[in-house]
Amino acid sequence: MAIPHHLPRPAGAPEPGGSLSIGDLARRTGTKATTVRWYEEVGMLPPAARTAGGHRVYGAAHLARLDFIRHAREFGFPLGAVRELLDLAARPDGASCEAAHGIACARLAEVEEKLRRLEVLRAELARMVGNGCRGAPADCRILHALADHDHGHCLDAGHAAVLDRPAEG
Amino acid sequence: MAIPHHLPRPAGAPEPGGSLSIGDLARRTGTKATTVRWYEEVGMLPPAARTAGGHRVYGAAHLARLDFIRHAREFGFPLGAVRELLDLAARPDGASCEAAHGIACARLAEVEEKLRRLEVLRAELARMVGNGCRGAPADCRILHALADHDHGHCLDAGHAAVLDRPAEG
DNA sequence: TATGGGACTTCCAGTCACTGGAGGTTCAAG
DNA sequence: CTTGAACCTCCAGTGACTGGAAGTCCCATA
Repeated sequence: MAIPHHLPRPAGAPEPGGSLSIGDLARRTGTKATTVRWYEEVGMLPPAARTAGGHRVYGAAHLARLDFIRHAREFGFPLGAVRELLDLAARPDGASCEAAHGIACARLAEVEEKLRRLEVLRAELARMVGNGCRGAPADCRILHALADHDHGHCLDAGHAAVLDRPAEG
Repeated sequence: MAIPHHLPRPAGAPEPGGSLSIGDLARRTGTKATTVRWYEEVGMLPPAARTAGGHRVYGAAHLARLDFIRHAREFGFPLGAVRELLDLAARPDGASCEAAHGIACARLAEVEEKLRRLEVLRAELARMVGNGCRGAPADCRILHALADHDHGHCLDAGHAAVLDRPAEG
């Protein structure tokens, strides 16, 4: 499969492979039209050609590029990394492959770290929830666990780090 | 341990348990001063008393409340849930305990779901990274895997859902 | 008492990756 | 020609902060 480059066709030139409205493109890629417009605004997608009335028109190149973007996003790559990967895909030299490998490895390491933290967190939450409580909140183990960090309620202080990277996939 | 309530003391009244500057409070709770101010702004913390010069002054009640907030955040409860938990902790009736249990259970379910998704994602990323590639990007397996969703590169389409809840702990 | 510098103040903008609404225009089917 | 769905732009909001600018205050030392 041809990996899409990011150069826009001259506005108005017909796209090989049929023309799509923004809604068509959105449907085919599992994206919302608003998101497609936003991708154009921030330069992830080249500006679309327009109809006489101003509606955006897309072709096969946009479709492929947007597929790539969405797929990379599903893997949790941030948009900056997706941009890099797209640039690498567009360059015909061999070094790009190693760079892509590095980006993917970094992502894998992140995911593994996240998994480790979430597992600790799950254990603590399960313990908290498992300890049934009854009566007034003064005796509630859940509320106590949240109020006291230092009284033996926590298995591990490591859960603290779970919020390190708030935007996570 | 007394669970903190959210009513501010009258401005200027001395706090039992010593007075803290915003920096002291931040240091003791592992928060940034900017975050403490922001918590006040959005109503998570009652307004602090002030010195004649306008500096914020905190006491034991603020410290306990902020500890509770930070601890709950470490568990990944969103601020809305933290607010609910604080309200529950402040109410002396027994029903609040069940409500707290419900909130914690919901969080546990989220974490477990997230773990499931991340495990699928890890497997796919590992496969992608493990398949070494050499030469031009046209042959790079990583870039191919991202470009082609439908050509057998994916173990599971489920990784798509990993981005469902972007703010995650 | 003066002074220096670190801690504090407010206000505002930015982060990330979108999402949603208002208010108006265009397109395609009937 | 009419209808109504889809499209357009612009702007604001999300969550949970973070950072900078420009100015003020506090306190320990000299």
